[in-house]
Amino acid sequence: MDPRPTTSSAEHDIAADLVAVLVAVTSGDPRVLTIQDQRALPSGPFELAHRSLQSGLRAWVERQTRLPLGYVEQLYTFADRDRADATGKHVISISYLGLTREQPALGEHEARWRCWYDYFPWEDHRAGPPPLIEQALRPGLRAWIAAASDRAAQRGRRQRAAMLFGLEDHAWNEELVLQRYELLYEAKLIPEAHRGNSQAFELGDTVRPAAPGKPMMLDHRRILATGIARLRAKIKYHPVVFELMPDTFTLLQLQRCVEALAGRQVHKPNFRRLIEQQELVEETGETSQEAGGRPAKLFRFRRTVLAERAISGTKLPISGA
Amino acid sequence: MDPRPTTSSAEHDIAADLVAVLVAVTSGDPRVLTIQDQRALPSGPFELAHRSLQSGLRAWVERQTRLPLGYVEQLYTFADRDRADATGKHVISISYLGLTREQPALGEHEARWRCWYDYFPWEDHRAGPPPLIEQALRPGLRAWIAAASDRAAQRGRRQRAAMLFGLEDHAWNEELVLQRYELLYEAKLIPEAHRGNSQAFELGDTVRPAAPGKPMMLDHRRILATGIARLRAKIKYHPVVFELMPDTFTLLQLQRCVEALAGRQVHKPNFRRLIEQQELVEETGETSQEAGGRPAKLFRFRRTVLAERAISGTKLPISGA
DNA sequence: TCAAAAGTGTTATCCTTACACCCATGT
DNA sequence: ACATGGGTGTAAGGATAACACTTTTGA
Repeated sequence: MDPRPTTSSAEHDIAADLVAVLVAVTSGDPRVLTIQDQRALPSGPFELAHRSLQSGLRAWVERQTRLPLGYVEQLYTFADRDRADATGKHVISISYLGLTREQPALGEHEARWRCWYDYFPWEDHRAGPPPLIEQALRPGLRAWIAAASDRAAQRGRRQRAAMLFGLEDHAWNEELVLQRYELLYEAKLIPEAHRGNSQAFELGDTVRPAAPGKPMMLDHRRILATGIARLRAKIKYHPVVFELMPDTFTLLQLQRCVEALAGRQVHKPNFRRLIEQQELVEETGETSQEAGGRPAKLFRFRRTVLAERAISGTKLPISGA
Repeated sequence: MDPRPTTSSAEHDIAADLVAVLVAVTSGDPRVLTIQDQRALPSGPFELAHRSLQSGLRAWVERQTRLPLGYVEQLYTFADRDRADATGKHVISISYLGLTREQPALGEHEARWRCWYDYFPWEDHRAGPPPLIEQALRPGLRAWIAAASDRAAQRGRRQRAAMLFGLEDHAWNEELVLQRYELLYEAKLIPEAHRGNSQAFELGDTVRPAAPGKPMMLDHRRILATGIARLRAKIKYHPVVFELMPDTFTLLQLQRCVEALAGRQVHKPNFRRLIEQQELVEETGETSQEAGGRPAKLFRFRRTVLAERAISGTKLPISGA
């Protein structure tokens, strides 16, 4: 180990960029802010003026987009060799997840909100498993499985694909967004896998038909997958959904928002009980008549729960008293 | 937003360091590898030769320490202004958590394993809440609460302290390691909070008696807190404990390892059922006689579960079929 | 009247937690 | 005998998932 932990020791020039996964849910669709013909996530330089990475990102996004950023969380830091730019400088990308409510005009550059299932069509199971898994993904997966070196490796690949994509009696697990993307990448079913100085490609690996879904620049689709996965996991034990909701909302609107993020249908009666039982919301006294049908009570998020409780998942048989 | 996401855009020199939280559990104590008179975590420069950050860290640790690194996970990236070094260069620290089995000689530099509760004595609740919380922490917390500007702020501080430290009928939550450290830091009960160009200190904020626990250089104690928190959360839904165990072990040894990490006692009969029911282990057929008492069956981790299942926490009322 | 959405009641099942108890070995 | 650790049985309580049903509005 290097015994001088305080010394700055990089011999080469390094640049740091911030990359943002900005999420909103509008009319039942999960959306992400994109630039560059919707092929890139917004990013910017890390500036020394900022007190910290997080506050830097927050200030920068709020200045550029006028979006009130309710919640910000660091996702992951990437520094793969491919990211070296033309000048040979090494680029480190520090990615963040940010939640916001709806999209005002913004209009800067060519920023656009886009449904995230345009990039990951296999992730939307709100109306059951999408047929494109069977039709468009499965043949490519089969080819990848068959291309393994021996029987044992083939079994491993088949099992992994089945577990991740909910095949052969495996239940669908919506949290495994990143693992699914990485499998498709590894199987060369993602156009991004053929770019750059990919060794496997140079060695003459088979080119299989691309999976559906819009590609993005560099590894931005991987970063987006990381953000979706993090958010899908987080909504289960932390009340972050409310950062995406207007001040008042009906329980069905809340449910639709959760469904948009999770990519799955939720059981209405049980969802309502779960929310009310946890005392996450309080009635405003008003009702809404927006959808056809009986008027729905409007609710408001009880912000105090953030102070009252630290929600976390117990799973160990802790010895009481 | 900057519309040029690929451009390297940092105007100033930036250096990147890797910082490692290397954990082992030996004879019932959770240990972390330290250097510099046990006041720093091992760290090293990020080198361009490495294919990725993760593989770079793995190679570097395995070369330097000869430790087999079973599991590696990125923790967090820090870039606070205080981290600028003497030359004005900005340092970004990318921290990693690594799990290993026991400590061979190693002997490089002055690396030493040290129990992590030496740095966070208030985190060890294996024998119930440690008295030092009442004796050493509570007075300082009270002073911090009283120093708030108004009644409402005082109530907020009291509630936060009570929730985090398990006071006033709040149950202890072992996962909130980082939040507790940050509260103590904010309350200036941590020596590290008085170093560097701390504005609050320069403005003449009250200096309160330091909390017990060995300090570390820079923000290494915060990084360690991040690692402990991540590990305590992770053992509940992912079988990472086994990375810290020898090849064969008794269920009590496994339990002691979990208790060391979680800092809490675990209920023995239920723990055994939990482990066996999840089919995480299989009998070797051998028994162990190490502890006094009836010989215990030896078990081995079933590595195949990693492929079979993706363990994750469901908490949404998902609509079936 | 029907469709659409808002809600309520109830039950079967599983998981968590706790308590009580017996087993096998060394001193 | 007894201390120490290994190991089993079982029951209460709560959370989850599923099913069936009533209510209130607009078209």
